[in-house]
Amino acid sequence: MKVSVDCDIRESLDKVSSKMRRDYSESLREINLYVGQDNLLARLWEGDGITQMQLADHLKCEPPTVTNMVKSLEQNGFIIRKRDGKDGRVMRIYLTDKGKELEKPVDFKWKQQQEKLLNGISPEERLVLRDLMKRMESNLF
Amino acid sequence: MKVSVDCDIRESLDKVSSKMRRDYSESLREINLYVGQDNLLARLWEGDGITQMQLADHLKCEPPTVTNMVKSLEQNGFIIRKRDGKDGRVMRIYLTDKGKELEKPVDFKWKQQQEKLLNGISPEERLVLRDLMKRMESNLF
DNA sequence: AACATTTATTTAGCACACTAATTAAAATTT
DNA sequence: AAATTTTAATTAGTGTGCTAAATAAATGTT
Repeated sequence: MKVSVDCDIRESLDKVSSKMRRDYSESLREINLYVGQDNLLARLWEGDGITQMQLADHLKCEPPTVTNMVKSLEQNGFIIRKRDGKDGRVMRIYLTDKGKELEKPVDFKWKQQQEKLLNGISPEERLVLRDLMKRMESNLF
Repeated sequence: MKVSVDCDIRESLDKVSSKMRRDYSESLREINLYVGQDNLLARLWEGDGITQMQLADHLKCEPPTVTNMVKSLEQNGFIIRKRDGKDGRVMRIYLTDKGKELEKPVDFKWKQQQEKLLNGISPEERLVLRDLMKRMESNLF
């Protein structure tokens, strides 16, 4: 099969993204986190007590995904869920001390992962890349 | 949380890749294929009768993934599996007529997906992008 | 020839996302 | 006030990959 430039990019994107995800997943396992949970925690480090709907919105994922992440994080003692006093439908998510302690190690792993991915790519090139990514993103959404 | 340029790129890559995959998956469902199976078939269109190990190598995936894809493709009548006459361990994969007929529609969907992703990005920019992708790829592998 | 190792494939089970359908509470309409 | 609609969360089940362990055939060693 002839591989055009365009095709190359699509496949390359897929390959880079899935490899990155797998590497990062392995790295996060060292601190008992799964991929996706780091982003959820990052939102809580900005301020906790928000609802699952707000988390789904922020993470651009679906409610069942939040349900599962939150369940896992609670079982591991990183967060607790409390039902809202005024609205009996909503659950509010709070960090435990154990959850708060994860901020530094996650930040480190994030930076480590970024540097691995972008190694040898200059700041100017990174800007170009970010621009292209944003344009592809708007093509899809 | 402060979002650095680097972090932006990592997240954007993830987002673009997963959205692309979902869109493409939906498109492939119209011709009774799942994501990944198109690449397996593409290899067979170049020449069939190869083994599952060769497919795993080519697709850069693990043997169990090939087992599952091949099982599904066989159930849908796109391929048949035949045990090798000389080596009783290996299965050789052959296209059926139904499988051969998929080449054109898959090619069409591929091009459609590429054009959607790269819409508004000039040929020069595509070259830059491809170069950057390749460099990120070599950073990871 | 018997035993051990390697190789190809399969099975079992997990991670992480999704959609569709369900439950339960709140808000709106009549 | 009762009935309907909306909203938040959950459950059930699927897709697409993975790893670890099992099976079964071939090859290598003694």
